[in-house]
Amino acid sequence: MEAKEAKLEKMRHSASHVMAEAVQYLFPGAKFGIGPAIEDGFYYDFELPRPLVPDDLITIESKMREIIAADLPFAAEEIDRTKARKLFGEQPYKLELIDDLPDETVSIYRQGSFVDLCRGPHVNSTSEIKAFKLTSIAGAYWRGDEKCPMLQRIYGVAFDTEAELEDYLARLTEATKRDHRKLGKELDLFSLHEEAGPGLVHWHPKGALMRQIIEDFWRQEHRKRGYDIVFTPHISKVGLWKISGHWDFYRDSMYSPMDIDDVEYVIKPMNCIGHILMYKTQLRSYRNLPLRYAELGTVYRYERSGVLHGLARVRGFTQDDAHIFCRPDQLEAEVTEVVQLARFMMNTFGFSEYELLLSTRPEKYAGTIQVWEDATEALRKVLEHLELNYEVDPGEGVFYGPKIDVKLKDALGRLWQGPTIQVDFNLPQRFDVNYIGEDGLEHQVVMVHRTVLGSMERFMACLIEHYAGVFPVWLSPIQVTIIPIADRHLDYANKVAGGLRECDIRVQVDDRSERMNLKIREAQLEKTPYMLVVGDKEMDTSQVSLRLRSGEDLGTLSISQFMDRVKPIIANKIQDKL
RNA sequence: GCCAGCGUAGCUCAGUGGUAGAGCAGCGGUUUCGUAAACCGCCGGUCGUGAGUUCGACUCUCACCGCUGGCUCCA
Repeated sequence: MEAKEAKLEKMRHSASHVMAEAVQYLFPGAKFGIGPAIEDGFYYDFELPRPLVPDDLITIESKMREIIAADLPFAAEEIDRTKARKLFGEQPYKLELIDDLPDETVSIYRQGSFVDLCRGPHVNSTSEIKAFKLTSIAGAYWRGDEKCPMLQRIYGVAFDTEAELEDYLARLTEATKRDHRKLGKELDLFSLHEEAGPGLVHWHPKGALMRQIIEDFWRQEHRKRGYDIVFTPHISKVGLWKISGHWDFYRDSMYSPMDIDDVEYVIKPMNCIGHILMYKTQLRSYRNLPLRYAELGTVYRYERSGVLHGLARVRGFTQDDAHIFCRPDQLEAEVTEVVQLARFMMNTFGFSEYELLLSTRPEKYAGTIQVWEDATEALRKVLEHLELNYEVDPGEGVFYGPKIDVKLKDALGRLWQGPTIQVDFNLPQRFDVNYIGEDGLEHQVVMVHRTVLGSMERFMACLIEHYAGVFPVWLSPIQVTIIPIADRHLDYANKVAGGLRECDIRVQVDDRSERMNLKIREAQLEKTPYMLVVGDKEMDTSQVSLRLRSGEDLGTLSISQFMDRVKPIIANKIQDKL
């Protein structure tokens, strides 16, 4: 398996060189950046005399096919730096790379008319590059640095066989179909408005209903686990954010203050401050800890225009936030509980696979190295005791403490930012958040910020794409649509609906004077789990005819039979389609 | 924010330097029907916004707004 991956990577990397050769041929004077293999394919960055247009991809691709057909060998060579500097004299980016290399000699690879500074390895010959396709053009900063010039990047994908390439392209098509922006419109779940401002979500009745179902479930599970659910204001005086350090560290992401009675107020970008103020309304004993304040708190953050994306990246969103105030000796147990809760939530929502990341101390940090190490160790212990696989993400912690991030894997294997658990040493110190210990002295609490869904908006996006809009019954905004065949069946349909409503089943009657076929089609497009067709036959026998959104026609059954079937599916939050 | 592309009716999309078209949706009728679209008619757009070029701009130019794909960012 690993050997196969290594071979693929070699081939993809070689494909990027072939692409560079094609570009060199088609755009004399092109300057070359870097061209690595990436997941599924490769890219190469160029500085070109003119901007690329989509049609260029076709031209470049056919030139690449020529190079591949020519069966050109890849040849490695070691040369000394001086020689290399001369060889790449016209290539400023390559010169920069050479200057950064530590050794006296550098390796280069040649194929055909193209030579590149490259560590390798490569395939033996261009003919070993199999199924590939150029996919897109993008701008990319040299060295990934905003201050550096922007180069033009061409992305491609490459696989061993045409079948695998087809498969990949089919996955892309499937992803397009599941796009939450498209489904959100089709299923009438939410909208965004240019007039209202970008990144500001309007939840339509059905989307709002789903959100309420999720939130109700969330509240219930949090109460069970000893969380206190609270509310805090959306605005507060800017002074608090100066104390917290956000005004210095985080100001770029906060909206400008507004003036109220000559005092500056800001919209909250986080919920923690309010929770701290509440904590501090009393003198806390070590016996009272841990204290867990949870809030579905709506926050507003400035996100740069280019990063906004449907519900997944917005400017106003509701975090399923909580702050745990505990003693240092409780940290491990608390984090364990949070990880368990997160796993329970993820499983309930049908995510069985996830990746865990432990992020450690970044360059800019608050607190001492000692507390960082203790807390990082506590997080590590939690993951190890729970026997979870995780990776360390060095230096990726937040300035105020280390964190555990959970990335959810959706039905297409794509990763989504899910739960996050962050230890905080900064705020307890800045706000003097203390408790009285057994020794009668004041001690600083340890604070844990955590979300288990992330934000309602992003989680909704994730759910939509994971389920492709075919939500499990317990989450479906409409669970049952009753379809009277003719108008004379309306009364009976309403009666059936009434019975189901009594049992808290979300039901609608399609009472339009339309044909049954149309009603079925529309219920189908809405992905309603159950369609109950009622006509003369059903009315006479007090039955319903059940059709599933899978298209399956289960024939007639009594209403109680239907209830017996549906109730446990809802109550147990069954994942299966039906 | 940066690079590139895009913006035509509620939605999906066609169109061209000579003042806009389809399907669906909506509305009005007719139809009362057995498991994914009945039929007829009507309504609907200052072609994202603003400026410029032109006898004339939806079409060309520029600016702005928004969206899409990337890059950077995501405490």
